[in-house]
This record gives sequence, structure tokens and C-alpha cells, in this order.
Amino acid sequence: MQIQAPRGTRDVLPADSFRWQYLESKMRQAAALAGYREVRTPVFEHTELFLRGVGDTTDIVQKEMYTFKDKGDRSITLKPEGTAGAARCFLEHNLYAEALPCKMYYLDAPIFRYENPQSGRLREHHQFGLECFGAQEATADAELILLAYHLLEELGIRNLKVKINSIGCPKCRPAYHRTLKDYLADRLDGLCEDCRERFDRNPLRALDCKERKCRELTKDAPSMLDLLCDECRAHFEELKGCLDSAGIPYTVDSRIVRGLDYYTKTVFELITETKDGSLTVCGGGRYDNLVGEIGGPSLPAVGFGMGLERVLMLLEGEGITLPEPRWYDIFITYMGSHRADAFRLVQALRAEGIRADLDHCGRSLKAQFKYANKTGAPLTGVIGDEEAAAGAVKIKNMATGEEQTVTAQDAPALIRQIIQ
RNA sequence: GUGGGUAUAGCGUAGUUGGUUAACGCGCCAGAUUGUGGCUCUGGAGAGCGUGGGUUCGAGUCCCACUACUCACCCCA
Repeated sequence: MQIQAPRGTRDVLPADSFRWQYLESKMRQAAALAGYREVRTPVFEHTELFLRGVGDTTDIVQKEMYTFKDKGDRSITLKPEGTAGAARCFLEHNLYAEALPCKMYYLDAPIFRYENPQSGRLREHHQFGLECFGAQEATADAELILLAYHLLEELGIRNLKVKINSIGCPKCRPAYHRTLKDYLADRLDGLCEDCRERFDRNPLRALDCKERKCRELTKDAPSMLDLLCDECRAHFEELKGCLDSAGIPYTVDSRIVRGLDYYTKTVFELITETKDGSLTVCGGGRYDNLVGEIGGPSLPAVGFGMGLERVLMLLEGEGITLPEPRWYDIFITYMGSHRADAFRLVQALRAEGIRADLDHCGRSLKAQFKYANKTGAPLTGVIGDEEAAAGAVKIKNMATGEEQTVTAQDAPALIRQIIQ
């Protein structure tokens, strides 16, 4: 059997890569506008980082990581999310000793999760993520939500829903945990297996469980929002105030708790409603304990991740066409014996910054034109006996059919003038 | 990890109750137009039917397994 790409992975073909490049440029722009600069971290990290950072009770760590031993007997894991690596990098290079906050973004970061693939869900996908280290105020949370919202909106994605919640901090969450556990303890037998297992260490997950019986049983469960400490409550109120003043629609959903353990206070998701259900394109929140958890100073931070494949999928679903750059400015055709002239001209044009090419397949003049037409080149050049003798090229405008002969020296200027 | 659907040339499909050299559209190549594309016409190349087994005189058509795709659950971006 022919070798195929591994399950749950996708190739981006030359004809489609411009879509990615377009997204990338928009994302870089949005990030730069808010003071975020790019960071690039390894595709794999020590497994330990994710055990401590992401949390060893999470589904991601328990059943979805690509973990293996390298030849030095180290346990290595392909990044299952972006934040832990960024935090490790921040810490390792003592960036906390420099001016804070430290704002960074990553783009096209490959993320690996061993899941059952389906629409909008791959084993390798790519994220655009922002992290802001050292900022505790809610304005930092708000600017991230707004940045994500405006970016998606600008790209043309409709029906965007913003959901926010606060899941408290180490001061108030234990009390809530106890309250919730008391509530759940009476109903433990009715919960699904996963929720029963997570009951001790992470009872919050039960609120987010999709099992009907769990949903039913937790319908009237106490809400974290009612038990936030003063600090968390004030923080959440300020966040809502920021979003209100920015005028974006959002809803408070006390059931979103996210699948990663490091979150504190703010958690949020950007969701779109498509014909077959809702899809989360962006998710994030505050993680004031992560840096400390992995051995650094106690330092607040907030961030989000956005799935590029999902964004692309939504754009396609909405029939949005992205601007496709021109492949060639001009395609130089030639008669039988003048290939060398065509080659020299193409090299000269490229040196002038003009996207030019010639036939490398020994095709007839007619076939060369057909090919030129297929590439969408706005211009073609012909070098036949007459042109070759005169050191010239006949340039044709493919849209109008107009032709004019110029010397090779004058060609770049003319070409530039026409394609303006 | 669990359950359902699908698997025929590069792509999209047709293949009747299993029966001779597997069909069509698009795409590709060539010609009509030996210095010129897009339209049209003509011709051509290209699959032995996901892989491996089985049933049968005979299987793309039936059965089993595997793989992949897909959908739902789960989880998430």
C-alpha cells in the first residue's frame, strides 16, 4: 500500500498555502498592534513540564499526549498545548527579571493530541496563541478577548459568541470545591465513571461533563460565581466592565471550566454556531499559578490559543475568499531554438524583482501559452527568430491580447508599468 | 477509547439480481491553427475497483479482517 500521511494530519498544498499566509499576516498584525512579539519554542518538551503545568488529572495529559523515550532515556512529549512551553521559556530565560508584562505570541505552533479525528479536529493542528506574563489586572484579560474577537470578526467570521467565566483562585476555590463536593457527594452514584474518578482532585470537571446524567445531576449545583472571594469578584467585575465598554456581546457561562488545570480567575471561549453545532475557535484564560507551579516566581499571567485549521474551516464554511497573490507577473515563451535566450531573459527579470518563468518541459509554443494561461500570468513574452535576432521580446497582455515588442533592456520597465 | 456510514483513474461519480477487454464528467497530453492562450471540435494516456483473505466455475458487485476517510459520543483549538 502507498504510504499516506499519518492519521489526523493534513498537508497544506502549494495551491492553498496562501490562505495560511494570509491568516498569519493578519494574526501578526493584530498581535503587534497590542505589543505582543513572537516567541518560538520547541515542538517537544520534557513530559514533566506538562504533568506539572497542564495537570495530571486532565484528559489531555491522561490520554492524549504523544509521549516517548528518546535515545537518552528522557521522557519527551510533543506539545499538547502552547502555554506550558511559553511559560517554561519565559522562566528559563529569566524574562521575569526584565520589564513586565512580557507579551509574546506564537504562530503556526504545531499541537499534538492523540484523539479520534473528525471535522475540525486533528491529531496535529496549529495554534496562534498569545501569552501575557506579569499582568494581574483584568484589562490584560480583556485586551486578549477583544483582540481575538476583533481578529475573527475582521476575517469575516459571523455568529461569534464570547463566553466568559471566573473559576476563582487558590483562596476561594477550596471553599467552593468543598461546597461542590458536598453537593456532588450525595449524587455520586449517578455520575459517569470519569466524573467519579475526578471527584476528589478536580470536581469542577463534572460541571463541564457532556453526559446527560451528569448534566441533569449538576443542573442546580452551586456556582463558583456565588463564592468568589472579594479579589476575584472585583477582577471579574472589572473584566465585564472592560468588555461592556468595548461594546462586544458576551455571555457569562458558569459551566465553562476548561480542560487544563492551570487556569485561575478568568476563563473564556470564542464559539461559532455552524450548521452542525458549535465550534470553539479560541479558548484561554488566566493562569496565575502556572509559572510558580513549574518552579518559577509566583507571577500572574493570561493567554489564549486559537486553532488555525478551525479558523480556516469557518472561513471556508462562510464562503469567504481570501486574496490570492499573483503566481507570475510574466511567463516567457520561446520558439524551438531560443530556450537559452528565454532563460537569460527570465533570470534578468527576476533580478529586477519580477516574477517570471519559462517552460522547462520542452513544450510547443502553443502549449507554453496554454500553461501560461493556467498560471494566471497577466503577461506573456515571446522570443522567436525575429525577437532573438533583435535582442528583443514581444510582450502580450493576456487580458486584452495587445502585443508590443521591446528590447530585453527595456522589458522590466514596461512589464512593471503594465502590471501596476 | 466506543458506535454508525463510506472506500472504483489526479478529482467528482456510474456500475442493474455476482458473468466477456470497468463507464462518464472535469483535469491532463496531443492535433485541428507548423509564431500564441482563454471558446469549440477530434484523438490519446491514465484505474483492474483501499489492503489481505474467503465463498463461487466466475466478484467492483457476497462474507471476514485490517487500514484510511467520515459522523456521533468523549474531549478540545
